Amino acid sequence: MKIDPNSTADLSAQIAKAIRDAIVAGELIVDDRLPSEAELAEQFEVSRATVREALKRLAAQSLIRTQRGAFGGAFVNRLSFEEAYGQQITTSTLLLSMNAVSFEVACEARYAMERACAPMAAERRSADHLATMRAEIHRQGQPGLTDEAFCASDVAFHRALVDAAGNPVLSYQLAGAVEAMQPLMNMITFTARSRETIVQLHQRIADALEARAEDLADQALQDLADYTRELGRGVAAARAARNG
Amino acid sequence: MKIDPNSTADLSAQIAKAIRDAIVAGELIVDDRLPSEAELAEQFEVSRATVREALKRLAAQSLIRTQRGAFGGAFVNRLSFEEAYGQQITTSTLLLSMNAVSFEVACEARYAMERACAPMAAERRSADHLATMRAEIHRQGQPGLTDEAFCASDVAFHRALVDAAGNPVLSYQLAGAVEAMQPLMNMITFTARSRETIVQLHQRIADALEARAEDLADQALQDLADYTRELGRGVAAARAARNG
DNA sequence: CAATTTTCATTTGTCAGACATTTAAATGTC
DNA sequence: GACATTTAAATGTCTGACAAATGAAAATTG
Repeated sequence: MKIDPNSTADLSAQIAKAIRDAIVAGELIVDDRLPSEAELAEQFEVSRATVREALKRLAAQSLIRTQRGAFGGAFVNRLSFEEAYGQQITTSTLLLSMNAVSFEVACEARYAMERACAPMAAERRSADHLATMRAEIHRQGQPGLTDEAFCASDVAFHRALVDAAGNPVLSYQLAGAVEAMQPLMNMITFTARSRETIVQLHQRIADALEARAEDLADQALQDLADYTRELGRGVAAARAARNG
Repeated sequence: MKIDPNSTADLSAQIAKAIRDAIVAGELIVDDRLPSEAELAEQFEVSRATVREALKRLAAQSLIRTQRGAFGGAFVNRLSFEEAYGQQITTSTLLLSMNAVSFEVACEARYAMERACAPMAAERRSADHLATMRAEIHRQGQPGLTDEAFCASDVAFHRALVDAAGNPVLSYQLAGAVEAMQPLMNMITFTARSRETIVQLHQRIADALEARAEDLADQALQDLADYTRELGRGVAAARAARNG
C-alpha cells in the first residue's frame, strides 16, 4: 500500500484509495484487521487525523468497520446484500432526483428489468412470496389509504415480485430501480379509479405467478407499465397546463 | 439538521446522517453551500475534527465536494451518472467477490437484464453503437489477446449493447452487473474455440441490432447466456476434479 | 482449583489549538 | 483600464492530549 507522491488530491483521499485498492485486489480479505491508526499514520507519514479521515471514507462505503478497545481496530467488512441494497437505494434516489430524469425514462428502466424477472419468478415463487403479494394487494384496496402509503405498498409488492425470482444479485440490482422510483410515484395523485386498475393488474400478476404462467405475468406487467406511463403523462400534462 | 442525543453511534456518523438526510429530503439542493466547518462545529457542538470526519464520509459517497480558499467550502454535489456508475461497480464487484456468489447466479442476473435491453437497443441503436460493437468484435478475433484483454473487450461490447438501449437509468443499473462479472469471467480460460464461438454470437447480436430485429437479438443473447453458463460449469467441474 | 473481580495496556473517539495552503475578492499602482 | 499586491476566509494538515471502550492478563476470593 503506497500513495502517489505526485498526486494533487487530499492525502486522506489518497490513503483511502490505497486501502480500497488493496481490498478490491484481495490483498486484504474479509475480517482482516488493518494496522492501528497510529501505525497507519507512521506508514503513510501523515498525522493520525488524516488517517482517520481516510478510514471514515472507507466506513461510509461499508468497506470497513471499526471497533474500539484493546484488540479493536478497523476490519475489512463483508459487504452484505443488505448494506449494498441500502447504498444502491440512496445512490439511485439521488441520481434520479438530481438529474431531472423523466418519469418516462425511469419507468421504462424499472419495468424492463422487472419483466426480466417475471419468467424466473413464475418458476420459483414460493408460497411466502405469493402471500406477501396478496397481503399488499389487500392493503392497496383499503379505502382511506394515503397516496404515500399506497406507493409504499406498491414498492413492497414489487419487491416481493423481484425476490420471487430467487436471484439475490437481481434483487440487489432492482432494489435501486424500484425504490428510487417511489419519490416520482409519490407525485402522482391516485384516484380511486386508478387505484382500482392498478390493484386489478397486481391481481393478474399474482394470479399468473401462482399459476406459474410466465407469459401471463409478462403481459400483465407490460400492461401495468403502459398504465403507469399513462398516469405519468397525465400528471405531466396537468402540470404543464397549470404552468402555462 | 439535528442529531439524536440518544444515539450510540459515532458523532461523525450522526452528523453525516443529518446532512445526508437534509440532502435527500431536498432541504439542501445541488450547489448549495454548507456552512463552513467551523460553523458546523459550533452548530453541532463538536470539534472541527469531528465535523471533518463527517464531511469525508459524505464526500466518499459523492454527495458533496469541497473547495479550498476564500468563498470555498463544501457544496452539495450533483451526483452524475458517471460517478454513480463508479460507485455501483465498486459495490457490485465487492458484493460478488465477498459473498461467494456463484458464477451461475451472477450470469443469470446479468443476462436477464441484458435481454431486457435488447428490444430497446434494436429500436434505438445508433451507428456509433454498432461501430463500437463491431470494433470490439474485431479485437476479440485477434490472436494473441490475453484472457484479461479478451474479457475487457467483452465488457466494452456489452456496455455498448446496453447503452444502445438509450436509457441512462438502465445503463447505470447494468453497469454494475456487467462490470462486476468481469473478475468472475477472468477466471475462465478461453480456448481458441470458445473465443470463436463467442465472437460468432457477438456477431449475431450486432447483426440483429443492425437489422433492428429484436427477436433475433434476444435469441442470440439467450444462446450466449447458455454458452457462457456452460463454460462456467466446465471451469467449476475442472476445479472440482483438481481438488478432489 | 475454579470462579470472579480487578487491573492494565491498547485502540478508537473526541477535543483544542496551531500553522500551511489555497483562493478569490479587495485594494493599490501604473 | 490593466496589472500586481494584499488580505480575509476557508480547507488541509499536524500535534498533543484526554475520554471511553474492551479484551487479556493478573489478582483475589470461595
